[in-house]
Amino acid sequence: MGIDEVRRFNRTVSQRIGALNDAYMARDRPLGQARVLWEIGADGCDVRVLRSRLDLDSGYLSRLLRSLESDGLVVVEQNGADGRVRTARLTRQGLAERGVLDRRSDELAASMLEPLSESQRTRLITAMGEVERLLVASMVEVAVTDPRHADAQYCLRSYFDELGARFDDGFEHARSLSATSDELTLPAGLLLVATLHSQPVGCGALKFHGDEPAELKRMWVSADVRGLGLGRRLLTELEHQAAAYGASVVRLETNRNLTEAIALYRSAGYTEVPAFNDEPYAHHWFEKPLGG
Amino acid sequence: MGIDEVRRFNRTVSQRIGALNDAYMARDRPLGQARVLWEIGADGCDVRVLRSRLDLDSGYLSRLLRSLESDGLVVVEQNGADGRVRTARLTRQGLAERGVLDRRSDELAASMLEPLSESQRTRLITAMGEVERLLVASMVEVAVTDPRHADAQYCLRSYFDELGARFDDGFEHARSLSATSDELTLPAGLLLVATLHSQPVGCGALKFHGDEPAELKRMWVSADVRGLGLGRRLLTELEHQAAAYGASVVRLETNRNLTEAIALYRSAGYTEVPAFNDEPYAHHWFEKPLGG
DNA sequence: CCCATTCTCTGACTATAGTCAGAGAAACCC
DNA sequence: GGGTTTCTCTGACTATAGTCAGAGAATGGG
Repeated sequence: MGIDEVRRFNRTVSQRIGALNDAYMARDRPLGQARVLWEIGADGCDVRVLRSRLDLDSGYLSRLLRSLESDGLVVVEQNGADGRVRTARLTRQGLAERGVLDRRSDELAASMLEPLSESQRTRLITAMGEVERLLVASMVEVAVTDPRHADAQYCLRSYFDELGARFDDGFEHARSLSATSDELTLPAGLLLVATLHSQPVGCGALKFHGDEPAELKRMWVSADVRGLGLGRRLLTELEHQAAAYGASVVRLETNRNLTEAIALYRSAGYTEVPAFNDEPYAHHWFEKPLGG
Repeated sequence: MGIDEVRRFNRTVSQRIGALNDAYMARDRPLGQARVLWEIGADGCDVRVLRSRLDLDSGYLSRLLRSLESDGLVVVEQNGADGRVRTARLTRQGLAERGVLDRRSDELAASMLEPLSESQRTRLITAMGEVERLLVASMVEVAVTDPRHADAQYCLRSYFDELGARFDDGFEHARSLSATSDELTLPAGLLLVATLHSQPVGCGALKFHGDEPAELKRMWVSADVRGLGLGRRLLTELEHQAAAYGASVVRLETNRNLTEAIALYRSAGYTEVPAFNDEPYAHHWFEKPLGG
């Protein structure tokens, strides 16, 4: 269902965008160098970040930087905080050449719109926006993650920060019911973390209680990826995990201010039930049976 | 208007499709070889066609074929008709390896759909279809072409064939009003030919009469590119050309069976007028003033 | 039938991309 | 404060991509 259409799209798009884009980049400098020049950006960039973003061998990247340096486009200087890390920065000449690449990108985009009528342009841009958002959504990876992992910690911190900002009287960790790292580690429970380009962008957790309902906790989605359906995806995945670990019901509590979460739960088939715990910050309690 | 959105799209798509696609292709053979293997296809392919489709140097392509041949994936044999042309054909082993590439393309497509919900998939496929069609439309090139050129001849032949098939009593060239090659060559007139991937896919012509209305003739769009707005694009371009060569009115005659053409003329602002010539195959005469 | 053209191939290169091992300096972690 | 890890760099390679000139066979066009 849809594979052929996707492949047609992939073909057309590689031809019309992939190939031309590379050709434009490589016009007056090897593609590898041009990519590095572009990626450094106007504000400079740590070499280690370049390496991971472009997925280059450290020796190879070093050599690319050396050649850009000898052409006077880049300087690589000590980073203040950490003596091992070095930061690449564009010289005035480097900025100028990056500007040329920028203009070429504009030209490519313009050449795609130019032959089309006004109404076709509007349709193209709308459809591109839709494809782009959905492709980004499909690049998000969701994986069971140790709550002590840096990505997990970031998500949990962001989650608590958001609660503090949105609850009527703020949020104080100590007053709330617990969900320690141990409680969110198998076999007691688990934590899912969603990442986009290796950056954490969302999470959700489960606490298991044997045959008793599993508790859903710590649902958080970064504002950067709102609208990509990540909340629903995390929820679905958590339900699958709960079922796989033997729960036949999932339940959760939530605060009245988290309206989009409440809407999500309702639309995913959760029904409101009487309070099943004494979480002081909760106003609503939901549960859902995990049918076969 | 829209440049930034297009650039965002280009970036996301190069990352998610361009890069991965190449990586998949290159997994067990250099990218160059893999591309040739793919392009030869199940039915074989003339070497000259490979060269133009992949835009490769003839020496380089020859070497790539040699290495595929020595791996037992390809045979290059004499083409029957022309002793200079050689045809590459996949061996059984070559077909098998191409099958692997085919499966990888499927996997890539599937991996794009897999993380999405059912409704997101439907939206993605719809939007991809729209983008793909409009990108193809934007790849069509329209240029003033000598009517004696092979592409022009192909279009005119196709045009007459179509008239023969669609008119109530067929179409006989000799009975119709003329528009010879000379009449469709500047300064007497001109012919626009539309090409997609260097293949002719449509045409349209003008005959100039000084200050008098220019005559629009020979509008044809290949069935392969229907729905891409090419008819309207040719019409618009012809009107610009007519204006540029001093005409203030364009007029044309057409047959009642060419309903989509008639609809196009009406929607582009043409109004029906009394017969201004005695073209035996015409039922409707239209004209349009070229306002500044 | 001869001359120009087309098509493919080989030889002889250069340029780009990428890999791997190892070294030296700085920072981190008990 | 000593061992481990992180970060960057150099040296020494290999592999891939691509270019250019020219040769030889086949064809096409006067």
